Amino acid sequence: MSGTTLQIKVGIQIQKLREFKGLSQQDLAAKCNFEKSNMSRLEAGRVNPTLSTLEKVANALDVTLVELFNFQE
Amino acid sequence: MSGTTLQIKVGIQIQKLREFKGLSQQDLAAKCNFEKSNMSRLEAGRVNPTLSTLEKVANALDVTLVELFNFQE
DNA sequence: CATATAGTTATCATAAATGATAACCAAGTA
DNA sequence: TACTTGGTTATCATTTATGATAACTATATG
Repeated sequence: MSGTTLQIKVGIQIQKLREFKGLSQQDLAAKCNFEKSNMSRLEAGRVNPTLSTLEKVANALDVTLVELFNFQE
Repeated sequence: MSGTTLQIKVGIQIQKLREFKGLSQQDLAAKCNFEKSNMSRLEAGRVNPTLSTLEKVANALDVTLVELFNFQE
């Protein structure tokens, strides 16, 4: 994937929530049971994530799925 | 994919919104530019949809992405 | 200096979504 | 009866996400 607008927005939102919680990509990735490189890819909006990936991240961040989409239009 | 709880909930939510708009699976699939068989698969929760698929469906239903997740917990 | 931490990027194998086609079932209808 | 509409299921090829590893940059810190 080349990085659509939505992917990038969601990635930035994940990054914001992660930093707000004081977590490193490494920390968050570990909570999701995947590697930090994949978290970097996700936050950069370089992939088109599946529902299950978004769910894992929301759970790890202790937020609802919907909060991953609460960005300014 | 075997059909997780979340996938199934999202599928049911899509079905509800679709029926509320008076559309057939065929109609909605056409608006998304894919086949009715794939819409059936999606509504049944038999796949783990990507963000872009969810975005296409939300656009076709004329709702926000968030509304696809507004189901009862 | 060396070392550790945080993040990025490239690459790969494997699993799975997507997109499409066709066959099928049920219910309605002429 | 035949025909249409709405939906399901199986199957396939192709694309891509996922999961992992390694190399790399930059910053901080002993």
